[in-house]
Amino acid sequence: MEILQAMPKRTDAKEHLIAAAVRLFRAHGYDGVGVAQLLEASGAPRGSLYFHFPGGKEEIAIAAIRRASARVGERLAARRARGEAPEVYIDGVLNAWAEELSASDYANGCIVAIIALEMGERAPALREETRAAFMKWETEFAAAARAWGMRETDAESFASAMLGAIEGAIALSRAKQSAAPFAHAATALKALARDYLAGSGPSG
Amino acid sequence: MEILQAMPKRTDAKEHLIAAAVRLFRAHGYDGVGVAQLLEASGAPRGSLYFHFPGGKEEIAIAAIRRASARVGERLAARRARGEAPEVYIDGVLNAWAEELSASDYANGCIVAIIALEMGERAPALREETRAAFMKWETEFAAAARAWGMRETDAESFASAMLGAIEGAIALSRAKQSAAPFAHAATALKALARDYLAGSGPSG
DNA sequence: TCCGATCTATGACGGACGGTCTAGTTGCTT
DNA sequence: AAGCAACTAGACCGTCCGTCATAGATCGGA
Repeated sequence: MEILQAMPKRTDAKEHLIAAAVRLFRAHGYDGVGVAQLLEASGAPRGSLYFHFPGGKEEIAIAAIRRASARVGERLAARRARGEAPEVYIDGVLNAWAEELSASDYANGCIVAIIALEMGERAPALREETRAAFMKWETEFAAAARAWGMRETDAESFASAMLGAIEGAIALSRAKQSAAPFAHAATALKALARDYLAGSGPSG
Repeated sequence: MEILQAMPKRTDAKEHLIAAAVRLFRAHGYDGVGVAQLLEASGAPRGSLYFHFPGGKEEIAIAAIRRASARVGERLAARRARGEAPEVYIDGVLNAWAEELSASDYANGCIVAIIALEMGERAPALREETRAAFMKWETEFAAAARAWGMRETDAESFASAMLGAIEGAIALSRAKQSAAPFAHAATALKALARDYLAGSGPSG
């Protein structure tokens, strides 16, 4: 029997900390956010950080990536369950991101992408986490593509292109303070899906 | 008469500083690189930084973005002058980036994208610089597309999709330590170009 | 040829903040 | 009421970026 999970939880500081980390990291990047900001934003006391996350800032970032990965993954799974046509699905996913960006005045980016770009060999654990998050989302896209009747290898290629187009559109959108890049990305992805589904694939 | 430009240049510290800034920022981001690292990498003394760049770190970052923007822009212009077919051009550009990433063990990213993602309202001057750099490259892509016979609006949409696909592929490539995302992005872009050039456009 | 004047270059310094840790307090359980 | 897990406060030292007084280099004028 697991009695550990019955341990009384006296505060929800850990939850608040993760939520603040997701929010701040995806707006300013890993190095752009100090633990002091994390603590202030979450309302958690200073000492709690290393109790809940003995690994310090890096462990918080890992938790934040996992949280974001799971949440976005759930939304994608829910959308896929609707069985939408390619055009509807692609527009839906891209529009959701466009809305996310414009609603936050182009402050909210993707925590996975920015940490992937910041972290080279500096923090292998973080990079591994970004890899896992990207793969999770790609798996979702590939599953949607297979449901449309796309061949396995084509579906994987499409999934990579779709994820890349989204992440790139986020970067462009932030720089230009405009949601237009998402529309252009959607157009490209719909053309790719049409090509792959037309028959022999885009190169034939 | 401009006599200022005739002032003797006793050291090339400024050049070294910009070169080091481009190299380090694109690997670790703006906040991931300290002034001390810039100085050590360039061999310049501390005081020289604030002589050449009174605006400090932010001004160096602006200079670094401009440098990168110009260098990449020149390469793109040179490639465009070759008058390559869409497939060749797209593969060429994407392969160049793939090579850049893999040759550096996936350390070298795009200084424009990472700074665009890191900087929200924190540094408007930097964000404006990223916007300008992205627009310059988009203009290049659009010019190439027009040369293939693409209509004006289609060319602009294609250019945005191409830049976004590249920047996204860089993020994925770093996370996965693989150049595969560039190949998938290239496939998508070739499909888009084919669609746009086929006649009435991808939505007709 | 010498001499200020002006431009260029430098590294030691400081206030602030970075992430981390240890020593201590709280409150549940028995 | 004792023991232990859950939690917290404050201070730690290193690094952060930017400033400063001063040293070196170059030039125009006498």
